[in-house]
Amino acid sequence: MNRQHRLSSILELVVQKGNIEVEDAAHILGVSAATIRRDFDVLAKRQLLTRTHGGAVAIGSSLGLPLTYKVAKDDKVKQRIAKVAAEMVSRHQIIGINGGTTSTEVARAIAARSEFAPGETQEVMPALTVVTNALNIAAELTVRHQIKIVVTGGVARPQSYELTGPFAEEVLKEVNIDIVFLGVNALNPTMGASANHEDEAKVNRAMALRAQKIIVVADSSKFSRNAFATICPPEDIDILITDSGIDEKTAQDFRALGIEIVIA
Amino acid sequence: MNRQHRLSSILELVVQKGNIEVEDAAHILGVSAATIRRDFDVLAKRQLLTRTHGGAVAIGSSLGLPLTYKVAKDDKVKQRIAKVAAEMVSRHQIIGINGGTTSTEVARAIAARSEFAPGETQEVMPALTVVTNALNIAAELTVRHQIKIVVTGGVARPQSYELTGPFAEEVLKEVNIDIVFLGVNALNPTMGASANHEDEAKVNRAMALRAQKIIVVADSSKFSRNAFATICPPEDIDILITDSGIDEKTAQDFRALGIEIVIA
DNA sequence: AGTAATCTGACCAATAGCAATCATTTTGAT
DNA sequence: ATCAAAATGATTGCTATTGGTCAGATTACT
Repeated sequence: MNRQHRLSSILELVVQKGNIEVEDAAHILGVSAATIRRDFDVLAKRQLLTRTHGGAVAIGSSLGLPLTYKVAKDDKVKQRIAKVAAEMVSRHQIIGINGGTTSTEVARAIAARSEFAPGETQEVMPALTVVTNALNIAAELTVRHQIKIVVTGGVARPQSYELTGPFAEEVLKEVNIDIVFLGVNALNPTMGASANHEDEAKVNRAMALRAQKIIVVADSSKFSRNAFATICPPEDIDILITDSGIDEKTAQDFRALGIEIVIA
Repeated sequence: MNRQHRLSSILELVVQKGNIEVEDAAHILGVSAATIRRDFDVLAKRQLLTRTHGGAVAIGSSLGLPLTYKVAKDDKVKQRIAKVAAEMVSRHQIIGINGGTTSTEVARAIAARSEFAPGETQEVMPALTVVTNALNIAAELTVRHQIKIVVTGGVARPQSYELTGPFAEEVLKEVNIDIVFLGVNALNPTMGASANHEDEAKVNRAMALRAQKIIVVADSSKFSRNAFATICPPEDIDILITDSGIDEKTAQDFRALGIEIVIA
């Protein structure tokens, strides 16, 4: 019984019974109360349940609400980048997010922002609109009622969970996006942003073209890579959020192209 | 037992059980834990699974819907209906599936059909094309490489995971479907098939209109219910798959409308 | 409001899992 | 048969996870 088992089991218990106490969960799962509290905190941070004194309750009262929990190893660097990205979003904006691990972290960080959490009074307008071509992001954000999720259509790619093809592009032609967060496979000052697959690159480009502002989220390993298909030239990028691993020369080159660099 | 074989075995285990621990895998496959970790890394790099601390999880379950899974899993009736539905599908057809618990079971049953499993040689054509407006179905089937998944765009509804709205309808106008499996909230001989929400009804209708053959999957509890918005009139339906709970009078009424009734 | 009981978060120690490295074995090509 | 490359298993420091404890905060009860 490892951690991801436990987290899933906790969610299952909470969904089934509506609420659960720390002691009960500890007993059922055969771990200490301290561990259960830590687990609750993790799930609460992702807004998959709500902490109470002595336990936790399911989020949203409606039963049968589908919940998802992504179990994966934490990537601190990507999470820091994602957090900074999420802070650039303000209420009522329309946000575009493409597929990929970094983008997924951005989506999560945005969902976790407390300002966007549902308040006491149910609002009529969604606090945020998210347009995405990534199935996993859509599935994960759909349970957050405060966010309106618009999914591009398209053909699903098993490797990345991205929707691609003409259907996706047609839908994207009809939306206007304030900020797009682009996760990329590679990024450098001469070639710009690129992806491993031409279909993905094409859809990502279509999304980027609809956005007022393009923010690329990329850890520094992406600068020394090369990917097959170009998403957009470097001068189209407004902001690059990365980690401190970027070397000074690369940073200078990006700045010379008018890109603002933010170190997370 | 060479490496390739081992990698496939690991994948099979992971897909089967949803997750696996390093120690267990090492024991089952008769190699050291170090080797298993290396294998996990290779598979993770290819995005065929996701690493966790102490093990690995299927990439599908990493965006996992194990909870909704369980809820529907207990429902033997729906599973029997779904199995019968899946047997009506043949190779290379284009299948439409809408959202809902019964439809989800149909999707699962189709994916489980061994004839559609990937053969020794990689085929160029997908064995099957599935068009769906349900996020959970799309996410679940995307890991099956032998099935091409086409997702309609649209706005995600948290209650049902269905995509609705004009984007969905536009995409549906451009596809041609051989068989559509419709899960419904209510069904009776006078009103036809109906859904709880008008947006869902509209998209479901759009999908049904694109199909050569309309098959409704509904357990017998649906006949005594009434739902708000009409999907399609009863005469449009070709086949109804249900359980033995249907009473003779209702069955007669459906048959009088030219609907073939299959008891699962 | 006051008090007792409980819960919490933080800290530390112990354990388990990890990446990196190296030596040995296996595989594959000439 | 010989050599090179790849795969495997073991070892080693290192990190992540877990359990226990305790002072302070929170809640329930009077």
